[in-house]
Amino acid sequence: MAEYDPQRIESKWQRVWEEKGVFRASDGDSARQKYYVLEMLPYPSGTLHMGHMRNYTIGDAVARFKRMRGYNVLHPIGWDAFGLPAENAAIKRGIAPREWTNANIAQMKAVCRRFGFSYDWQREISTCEPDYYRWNQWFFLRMLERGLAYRKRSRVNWCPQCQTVLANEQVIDGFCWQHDATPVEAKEIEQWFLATTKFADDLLESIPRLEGGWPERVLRMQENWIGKSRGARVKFAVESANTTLEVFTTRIDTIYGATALVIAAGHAKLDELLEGVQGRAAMDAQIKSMLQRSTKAADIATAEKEGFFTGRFAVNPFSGDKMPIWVGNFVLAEYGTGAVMCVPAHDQRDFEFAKEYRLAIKVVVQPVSGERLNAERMAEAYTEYGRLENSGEYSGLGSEEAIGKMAADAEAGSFGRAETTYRLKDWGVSRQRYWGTPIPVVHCAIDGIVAVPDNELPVRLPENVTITGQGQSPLASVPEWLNTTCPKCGGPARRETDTMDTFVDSSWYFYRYTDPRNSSAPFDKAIAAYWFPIDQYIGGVEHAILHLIYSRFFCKVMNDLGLVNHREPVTRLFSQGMVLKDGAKMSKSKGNIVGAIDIAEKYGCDTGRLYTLFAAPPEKDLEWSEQGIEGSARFLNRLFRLIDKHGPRLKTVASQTAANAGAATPKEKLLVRRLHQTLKRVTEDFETRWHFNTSIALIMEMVNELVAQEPLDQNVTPATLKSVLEGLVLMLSPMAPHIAEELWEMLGHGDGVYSQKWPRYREDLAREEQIEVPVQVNGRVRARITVAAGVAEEDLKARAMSDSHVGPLIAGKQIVKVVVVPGKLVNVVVR
RNA sequence: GCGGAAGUGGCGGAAUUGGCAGACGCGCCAGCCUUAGGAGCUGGUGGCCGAAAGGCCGUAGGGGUUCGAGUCCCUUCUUCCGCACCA
Repeated sequence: MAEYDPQRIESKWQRVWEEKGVFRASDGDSARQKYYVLEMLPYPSGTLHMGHMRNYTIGDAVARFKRMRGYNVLHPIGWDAFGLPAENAAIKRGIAPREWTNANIAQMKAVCRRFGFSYDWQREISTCEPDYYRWNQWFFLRMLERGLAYRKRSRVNWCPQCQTVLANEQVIDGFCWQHDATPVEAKEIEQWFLATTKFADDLLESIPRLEGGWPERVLRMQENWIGKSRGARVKFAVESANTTLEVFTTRIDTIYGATALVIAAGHAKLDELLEGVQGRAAMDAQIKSMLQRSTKAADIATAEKEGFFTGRFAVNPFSGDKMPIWVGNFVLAEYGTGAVMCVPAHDQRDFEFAKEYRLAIKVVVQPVSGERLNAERMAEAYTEYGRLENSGEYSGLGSEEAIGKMAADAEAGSFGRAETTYRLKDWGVSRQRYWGTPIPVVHCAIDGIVAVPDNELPVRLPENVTITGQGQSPLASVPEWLNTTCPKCGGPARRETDTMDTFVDSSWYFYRYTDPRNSSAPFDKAIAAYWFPIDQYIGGVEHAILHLIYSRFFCKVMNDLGLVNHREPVTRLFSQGMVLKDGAKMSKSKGNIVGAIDIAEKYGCDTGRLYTLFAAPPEKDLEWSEQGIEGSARFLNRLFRLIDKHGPRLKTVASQTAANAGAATPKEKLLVRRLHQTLKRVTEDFETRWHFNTSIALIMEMVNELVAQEPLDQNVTPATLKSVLEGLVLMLSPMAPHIAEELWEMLGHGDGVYSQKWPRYREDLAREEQIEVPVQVNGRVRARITVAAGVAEEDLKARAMSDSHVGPLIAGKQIVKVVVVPGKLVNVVVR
């Protein structure tokens, strides 16, 4: 009698896999179909918790399943090693970012190995290594050459106390994370941008091609993020000034209802407008205060509506109305034209602004049906389309028609035109930080901004830099690094001290896995062409927008560069749910972590894997339960005991199904049928739905059935029993691979599960002979009848009507209809 | 605020195509076994009425479509996630 000892079994089989190199992918293998399955690369925060493990366990189950199905599987892992937390550690604990990061990587790698994930470790990458980030720089230079990388002024969060730029994360309720009495200000500085908006249409138009392979919700979120909106620009003349203000609107049909113009505090023409107006000083103070607030979108959107009248007026080009010009905090300088027409009756934000500042509300669109709107009685804006009124020659038109006609008339009158805008902004990649990829340009007094030549890459990050979290960018304080010569004129120059957003690293890393040690190119085109596109990408829904849009953008740029032959990197995306503890996302900062290593030590990693797959379908959030995992541990113990009990006498027997053996006993038929029914549904779950929780439930039911059929040494031949147990073990193996290997060996096999094929499902062996069919009367179940599986519709109907429970209920009633769903149900409708 | 999801027993969840609501697991209850253990085994477990047979109610709330709705439609509510410098 052996005991299930997960620690012993797990290290034993991990050693075997490692020695035999069974998880190595083979580049360009044309004999097998390739399958590239990838989990999003982790940030090495130091702790791997069960939230991470869920992600990798899903990917690993799929990778192992696909190998059993005969695919050449690429399943790599690496580290997203640059980023803010390493600098925070340096500030708080005086550890060098590289040292901290590498220590974390070593720790996390040990955990990944402890869990036995089937990674091809030979392809491991770490983005903070020069041989990786060198290619970030290379890509940046290619974009610079094509005008896709450029500089412009933009606003950042600034802590006046630290004298440094803050990340959004470091802004807490409008205050600096280090100084909770110091309000964060906004400051405008020159930064590098990548022109993602040049690909806005491309990114949007490819979305239909991702349909089916990507989660619906991710595609909808991306569409909204790109935010294409068709509308119109309209020019308003400013009264007694030789200038105009342009607004962007999607609802030009409501323009007769505009009762003000509202412009952003950061609008370029604001200075000019305020020239010589009364009370200028007070206005400047208000503008300054509006501009100084946090740059977070959510902060801006939820702020109280605030504004002031500039003292100037504009003229509505359609109605000729004179409209006050206001400055408002809800108008964004970066979106559209930085100015809006304020139509309180037909836009909710305008409505609120008008209520606050007592601006006129003028109804110009009436609902096509229902109660007429009355400006005095409105409690909220009417934003639907409708029929125009009080709109001059356009009165009576429907909104849709009016939008087309008014845009065309604006264009004819040279005071506007139809236009499409996007909500998507260019990607700001500059970071005034140390622990990131140096942007490979120099600033020369003579030649301006000059690219570092390819053959001088990588521009290495200097080591031994003191990180204080205060003052200017840390790189500016390293003179021997900062001061260099201009590649063009040879004169003195200064290096760019901004580093890149770490999203750059993660936008193309999956290509590097195909050819991770290449020192002359980011990757070999032919090898990447073999593996790409990624067949299955798996990650958290929190990456639904940024990472995945940036990755798609990079792919399109790489396609234009001729590096890849496709324009979308990922065929199928799976967004797994979060792992929650006490109702909140597991995270180090909240302190609600269930450490992966603790689980492995307490229960073994197979139990940890099984539980994360069993507790919820993978796309849903999972609430961690310490009691729940006990159930998974019990199940594996139970299975181990079952096979330990029967294994010894089956070891030397050749397996054979009952059907192949000829005369089968009812018990054999039952067991074989149960195996094939389970196999059918588990295979389907793996191929299509990925509902591992139901797969495991089915396997549990099968084990329960086997135990219920004890004694299994009676009325079952050892050959049949062995085949049933083998099927069971193979089905479980992608999810709990170590115990599966052990059980496989206990059944007498010298070769590993890792070299086995997925068992073949046979319809004829799965078929039931008898089925139970519920019979309803007026939609309520009144009886259940047992009939032969292939029973004819008429016979089923007759059996149902004559059933002893059903008969009395329908006797003497008028039978309206009888619904027969073959094999499913009978419903007798009576009156 | 904008955008995206999700609401089913005491709990995690199942019901794949509109067809038996609650599979499987946790917890709980009762019993068995025992070298007394947080082990194993057997049975029970949505609510209400009933001795039972059985009946009625029940998938966040309200309304609708249908022979039939957890599933489809309308509407209200609640919770969670993202919002561009966290990764």
